[in-house]
Amino acid sequence: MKINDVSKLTDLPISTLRFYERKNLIPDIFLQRDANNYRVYSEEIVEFLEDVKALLSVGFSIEELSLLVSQELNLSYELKKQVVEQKIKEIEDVQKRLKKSKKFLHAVLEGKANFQTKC
Amino acid sequence: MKINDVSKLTDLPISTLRFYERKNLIPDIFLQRDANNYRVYSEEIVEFLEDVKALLSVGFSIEELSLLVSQELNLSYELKKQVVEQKIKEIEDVQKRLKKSKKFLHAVLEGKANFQTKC
DNA sequence: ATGAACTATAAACCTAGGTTTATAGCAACA
DNA sequence: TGTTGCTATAAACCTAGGTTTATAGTTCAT
Repeated sequence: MKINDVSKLTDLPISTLRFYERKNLIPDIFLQRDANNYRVYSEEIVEFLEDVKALLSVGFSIEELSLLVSQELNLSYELKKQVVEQKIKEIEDVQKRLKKSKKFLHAVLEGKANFQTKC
Repeated sequence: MKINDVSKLTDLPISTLRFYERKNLIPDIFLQRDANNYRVYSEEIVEFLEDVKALLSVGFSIEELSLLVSQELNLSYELKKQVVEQKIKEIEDVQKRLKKSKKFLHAVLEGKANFQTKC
């Protein structure tokens, strides 16, 4: 697949795909170059990018993620495990906060929130 | 309470509290001024700011939130309801994405993710 | 074989969300 | 009463995450 195909399948602008690559977010295994130096992506890149989008959307940074998927660094299994467990913990925290936030929003709606009493 | 107290209780830098205020994120009901023009916060600001932190941390923008809590705009109940229901839907989407993301991270850990096969 | 549509890189640009700096007015205790 | 520590504002500054622009090479349908 060429970059335009990936862009269409993932809804990510071409400029963003190139940007992520510069940030080392795209493992080499998903990405080769052809004779003209055009990017050639494997099919699996699509699912990978969907995961990346999900994680970015809930507050993870490009740097965190690129560290996690980096091959160059060749993190030991133990270190990687540590990092991933940490991430999962963070996600669980976010989920807890979201539950509270939903309550907050419902309170806003019901006019029960403190700052609403004046209205 | 003065700004330093709020800062300590919420773990938000004083500069951030002033910044949020400039962005209309702090309803007047939580915030008055004393004779010297010093900010005086009500106790409830702390819980309010915890909710704000939670929502910001999962991808909501200051502008979205300030619109939601704004008094000036005086949104009709129906409109506010619409906005809040929309937000809650977004939160539920985020929660779904998080579930998928946890699976992804576990796959990374198990070495089952595609981009790991080369290692 | 040529023009429209694709690909590439590098560098400049933009926005959101803060933080820092400069300058000045109160406070509170020794 | 001074000096240490709070408070204030305005403006400059910073970083992450992209996007746009300028310039140039490739491909494909007619």
